[in-house]
Amino acid sequence: MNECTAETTDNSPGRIRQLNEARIMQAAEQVFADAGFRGATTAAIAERAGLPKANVHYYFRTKSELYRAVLDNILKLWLDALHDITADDDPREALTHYIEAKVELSRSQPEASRVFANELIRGAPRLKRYLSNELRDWIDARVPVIQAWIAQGKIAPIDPYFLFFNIWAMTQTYADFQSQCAAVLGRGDKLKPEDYDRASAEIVTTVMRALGLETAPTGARHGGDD
Amino acid sequence: MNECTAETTDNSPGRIRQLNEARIMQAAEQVFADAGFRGATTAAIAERAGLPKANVHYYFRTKSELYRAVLDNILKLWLDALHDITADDDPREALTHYIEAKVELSRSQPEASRVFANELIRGAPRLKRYLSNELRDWIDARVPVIQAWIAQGKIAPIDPYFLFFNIWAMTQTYADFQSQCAAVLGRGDKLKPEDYDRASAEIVTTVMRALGLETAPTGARHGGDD
DNA sequence: TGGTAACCTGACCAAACGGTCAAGAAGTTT
DNA sequence: AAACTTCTTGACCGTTTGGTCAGGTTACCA
Repeated sequence: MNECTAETTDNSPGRIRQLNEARIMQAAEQVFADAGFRGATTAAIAERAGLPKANVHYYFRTKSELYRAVLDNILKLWLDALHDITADDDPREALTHYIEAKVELSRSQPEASRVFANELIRGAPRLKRYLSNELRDWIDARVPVIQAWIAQGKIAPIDPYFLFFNIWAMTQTYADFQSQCAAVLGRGDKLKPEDYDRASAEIVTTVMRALGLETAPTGARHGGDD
Repeated sequence: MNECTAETTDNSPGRIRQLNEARIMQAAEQVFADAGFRGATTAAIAERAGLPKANVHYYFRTKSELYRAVLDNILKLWLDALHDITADDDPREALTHYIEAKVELSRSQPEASRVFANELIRGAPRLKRYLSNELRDWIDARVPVIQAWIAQGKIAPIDPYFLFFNIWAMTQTYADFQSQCAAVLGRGDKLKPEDYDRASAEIVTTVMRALGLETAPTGARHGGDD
């Protein structure tokens, strides 16, 4: 398939290592998502990667080390995928963009989101530092942007922290709790790609209205066909 | 402390059983919340309950059986705590009440929420039936209520299913991902009781605005004190 | 007061766990 | 093709796991 992402695809010294580490981490991500850290077994990860267990331990000495690598990979992935939000941006455009990108991550990388969710549920023992430093810095830098928008009358007054909490909650629920949404919608196990489009649109509408940026959705204001 | 909840507190035949089962289930809820099903150990549950491991197995033959009991208890708790939503209700009142009750559950029973979240993340292997039957029936009965409100022009048009998904997401994030919110707000490990009040108010505002039921929060419409 | 049912628990077990290791296979460099 | 590094893996080890059980203690009822 598309094994060739970039940089040093063919030979080169660390070729085999690079390939196998990626294979193991991909398998580990799925197993950690399904079972959590303590519930995941190295044997299950090895089997999913199609390798003997001892080989997994050759590349990652301990389960903790592998888990850390998976977590770091997820944080890197998210950082790369999400554009920033600055005071110069148009609120409607910037937040719509942000929400759509987050839902797209829920669709394309649900396992990553579930590993992260698993960690948060347990009190984030291995992410405390990240949450209290990088993430907090990120949001502390974004809060003045929201406040500036409010002061300029561009959006309705709202608590910036809770705005982000709620956006995160809504965008990630379709990855973390996919099973619940799918069951209620009668989809079976997984949501359809279209469901994510609908989720994205509904979250954008909800947030835009909450900020007083009504988009006048389908024409008529209230009431519709029954 | 307040061990005496109700019904048959003093003697009666199944007195000891009732007491110990409750004690074990309470301990189990915490351990399952912290570690997930596979990660939780019967030894840890026993220790938390202050009983020998063998005693736990006297009341609950297997870990699965205990887990099921905890899950059933949670569903019962939620059913009891949440009032219904009917077409006769005023949308603003009914949904405000619903949101506030859900956030109150996140504050008072965070472990229950986290056990449930853990189960959903793993694909809900033991809750599929509940999700596809009871929960789906509940929401399928509520969707016409929302649609009626829309048709009557009482609220702005919105997808009823995704409205509930988003409300669930926002109200539960403060229990399930408490560690994230607390870290970002600089609260340490846990949110303060006031944080939940704020969360509740912000979610209500967000949903009300999304439904065109602006509550005119603090007086001024836009812009505020700098 | 005696009998019966419910409750308690230390000691134990097979299976599964994370992790190690030595010995060999494959790849690379000179 | 020799010398060396990297990779591979079956077999193994100490520990932890969910669960059992026999034999005891306590509570209840006649």
